[in-house]
Amino acid sequence: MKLTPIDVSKTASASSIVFEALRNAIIKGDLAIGEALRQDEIAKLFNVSRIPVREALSRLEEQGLVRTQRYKGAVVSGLSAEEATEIFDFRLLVEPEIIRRAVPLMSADELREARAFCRAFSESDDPMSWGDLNREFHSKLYNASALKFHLEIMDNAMNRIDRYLRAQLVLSDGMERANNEHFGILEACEAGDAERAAELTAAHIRGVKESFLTHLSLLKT
Amino acid sequence: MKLTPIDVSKTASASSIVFEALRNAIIKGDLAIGEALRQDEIAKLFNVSRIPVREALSRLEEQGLVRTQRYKGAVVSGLSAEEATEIFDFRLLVEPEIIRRAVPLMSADELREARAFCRAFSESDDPMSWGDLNREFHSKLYNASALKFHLEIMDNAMNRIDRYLRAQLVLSDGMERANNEHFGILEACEAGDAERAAELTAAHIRGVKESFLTHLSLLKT
DNA sequence: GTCTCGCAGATCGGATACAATAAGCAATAT
DNA sequence: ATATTGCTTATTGTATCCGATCTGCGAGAC
Repeated sequence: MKLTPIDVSKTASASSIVFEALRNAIIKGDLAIGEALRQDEIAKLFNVSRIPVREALSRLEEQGLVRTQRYKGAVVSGLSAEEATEIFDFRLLVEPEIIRRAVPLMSADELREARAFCRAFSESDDPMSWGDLNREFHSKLYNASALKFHLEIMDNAMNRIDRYLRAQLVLSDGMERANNEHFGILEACEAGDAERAAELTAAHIRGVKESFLTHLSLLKT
Repeated sequence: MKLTPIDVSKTASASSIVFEALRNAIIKGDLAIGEALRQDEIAKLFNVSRIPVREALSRLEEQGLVRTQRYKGAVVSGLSAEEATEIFDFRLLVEPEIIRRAVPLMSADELREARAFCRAFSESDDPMSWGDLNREFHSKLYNASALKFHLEIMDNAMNRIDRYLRAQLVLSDGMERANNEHFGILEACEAGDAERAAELTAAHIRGVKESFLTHLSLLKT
């Protein structure tokens, strides 16, 4: 038999589709913070009933991306300066450790792909894609760690600050700095120097955090 | 007017009630790993329709406490040895930092309450309550850090291994060891020695992790 | 005997329908 | 004019219902 099988059980349900669409829209900032998410409206947009919409919203709430009040509905939840700072501190704690454990496990292929993302990031002049490329680069390196739990947690954490990171890349000289730092981290990984990679990652995050804090007033989205 | 007001908007919806009941049952191990969660059955138990049950299940899935397969339903999700180990590593990374930052912020009241939990834990001879007291003691100390995000993440992580911790406390000499270590941590906190508290916490978690790994074969629940 | 197919019951995902609550507005009283 | 009350509408929470999918079993083909 010559058929490329597709695991139908993994095809998306209506609620997953709505969930992912909403999540992306929130992460990318297409939906403003505080914006109300009307069940009816979303249901009509996706041609579904409100049931899958509700499931999507409750999942989003579990991830901290929306806040729900009974009988009042859901709004896109933003972060206070303190909360955002805390997330940066969390990254500072976890990401260096992830990369420390990832470096010894990186294959030549993975390094090549990471370099590709790094280069794409440095060469891209489309601010819309900077955020994605940035994240894909880091993910590529972290994935080698095979620390599923850590990665999942970090992904959620990143989702919450993603929109700020995008803004920050555009607003400041962040793009250039990020670039240099990325290449530094990548080289440390290629050299197999886990400790240096971890330190550079920490420095990188510290830099982003500071930049975020100084531009905070401008990011009032 | 002399009425003690109750914020009705904070009263639980049906789906929250189901969610919390299921979560507790899963955490405590009342529901065995792999056990199927039939929507109909749960709905009848709680005298609600399947809709709030489904919302509860999707939230539980978001937290990693159940796994759902389309058209097949949800089952209580357990952890492989690797996954559990990873969570212990995660604790090892995060909890020492939390307590390090909590120590300088601990009030006399909080310390007193923590000591009360610690004592209650040491004096309790009801194995059912050990898990709760253990967790409340640690929470009490961590809460002083006021690191909302970290605490939420840790709570989720703890939920996933809670049942194993309970079993581990009962099976091994874990109870006695935990006790000594708890008092050590508490004293370091009372002395305001954040670094020592962090180190002792790390040692504590390392001990629990080892004990968990050695008893792994016995914990096949 | 074994394998395949098709049917029946169980279970799920989703749509529609209805009840509960919130929020804005008009009418009335003071 | 202002405050309070009752109504109207918008929106959410839940129940009921229907079609889709899975699972197990039995009948028939080989």
